Amino acid sequence: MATIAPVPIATAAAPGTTLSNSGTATPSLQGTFERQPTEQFTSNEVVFVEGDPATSVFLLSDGVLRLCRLLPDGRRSITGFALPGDFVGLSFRSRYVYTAEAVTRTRLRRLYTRQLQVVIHGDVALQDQAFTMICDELSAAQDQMLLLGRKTARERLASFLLTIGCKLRKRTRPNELILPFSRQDIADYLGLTIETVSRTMTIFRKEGIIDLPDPQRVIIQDPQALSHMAGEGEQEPADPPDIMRVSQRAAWPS
Amino acid sequence: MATIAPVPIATAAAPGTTLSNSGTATPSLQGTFERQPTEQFTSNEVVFVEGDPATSVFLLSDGVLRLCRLLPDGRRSITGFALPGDFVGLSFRSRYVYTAEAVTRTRLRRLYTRQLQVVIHGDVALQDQAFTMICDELSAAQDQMLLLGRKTARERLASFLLTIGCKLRKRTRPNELILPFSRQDIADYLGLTIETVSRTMTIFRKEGIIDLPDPQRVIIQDPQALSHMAGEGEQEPADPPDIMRVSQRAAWPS
DNA sequence: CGTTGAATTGATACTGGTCAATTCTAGTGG
DNA sequence: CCACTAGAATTGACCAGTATCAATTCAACG
Repeated sequence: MATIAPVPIATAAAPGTTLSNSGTATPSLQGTFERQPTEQFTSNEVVFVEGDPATSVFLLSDGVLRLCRLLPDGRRSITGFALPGDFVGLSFRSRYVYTAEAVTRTRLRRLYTRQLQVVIHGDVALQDQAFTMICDELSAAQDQMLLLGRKTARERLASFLLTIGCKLRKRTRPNELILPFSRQDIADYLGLTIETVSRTMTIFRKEGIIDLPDPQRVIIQDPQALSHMAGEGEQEPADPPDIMRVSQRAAWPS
Repeated sequence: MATIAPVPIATAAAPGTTLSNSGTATPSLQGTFERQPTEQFTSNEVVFVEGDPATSVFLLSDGVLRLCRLLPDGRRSITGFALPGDFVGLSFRSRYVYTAEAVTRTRLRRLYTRQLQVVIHGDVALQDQAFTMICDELSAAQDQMLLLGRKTARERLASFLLTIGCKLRKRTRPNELILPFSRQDIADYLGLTIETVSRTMTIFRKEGIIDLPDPQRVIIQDPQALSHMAGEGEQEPADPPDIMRVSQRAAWPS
């Protein structure tokens, strides 16, 4: 939509964006998409590839996508997962900046960028919606940077289970999650290896923090312990943070 | 600006944004700011803190800022640096999502969010500009996630020197950079420790890739080696990437 | 000069990675 | 219905890359 009016449709670099509709309803943008036919993608099918011309934006109506970037030697980073209701591929440049692949069987509604431009142009409410969503996305990206740069494997997995738990826990029992992703997906999302993810899961199980009836099913038995481990006071911080160490680093000599 | 019209000015979570004016001129938004008086900040002074009500957006006219997030125990992640011409603190929510501190003596122009709303409202060109900038920001964030999740210390530092080199190398000789940041800043940006940053610098120096007349001054002697090490084919990829390993991971069984 | 904080360097520890073997599960076909 | 197979996940043994802790050098500044 930045692309709406006077945008260089053929510039050098190139983004692509996932927009989570965070809680509050976003009827207008979604309404626009809901007039489009749905397209099906099977597990592991590619929706678009990093570097492709960004011709379309998608609304994920069903299933899960992974959004990833690759290093030339094959190392992979998953920058995020898209869940039903999320917008994917919103690009304000000419090319997608990441690859989107179906994790599960998936249904998407496609809107060509040019159509979207027309729809959004002039509708301030839609623009606001898009702005807010991108900002949330950016905020999530910064959380992830903190996780990747400064958290241990235990902390990363704890954060992951809590965060993804919130998003995924729609139709399951309160503390049960069904992870649609493979261990490799989780590893690439958390900057770890499958072995470390697996081991850490096992440790959590042995500590009684979670139960693992099978690899895809996680039952959170001690959410307190998880959120405490995840850092960031995501829930009630049982004991106050170590003020000494905080101020030692947070309070720069002015 | 998403905040322009019907935005919940008092919601729960909260972002804040840095916008780099990527290359091409962005006269309109900047013009708006240039009517504002400049405010000075001294080295290490705090501009705003994560969680503060996001009342203002800033245009950095001189100096360097670091944008950081903290874990309750004091671990710090620098999500980005802001350079002259960058917009900082653009928030589409009610609160800033990160802390902004001056790295050097700094001059900022402040625009209150409400003013900005008025200015941007109705000006499609400005909106497009903002959209594009946020998208670039998001793209950079994803690059950083790849770096933090999947690159080695050597690769991280190589990427850093090249990236920051491009942005900083304005008025210095072609391959000389003057880093305004401390080793701690660099470490917190790259998800490393000061010691590792320091050691890796020394290694690069001993390998003849860079010269270090003094800690702040880096002379890049072998940019090829750096860009090769940084991965991502940032410059001409001397030898073609190892196709075998790429396809092994990139090509999912469909 | 002496002091102070930053950067460098060194010695050692430990987290998480690598390599490899084993288990588990879901399909598949006899 | 039951081996067989293939891919995923788990587990184990070992190793490497960084972190940690500590000492030293360096430079700016009073």
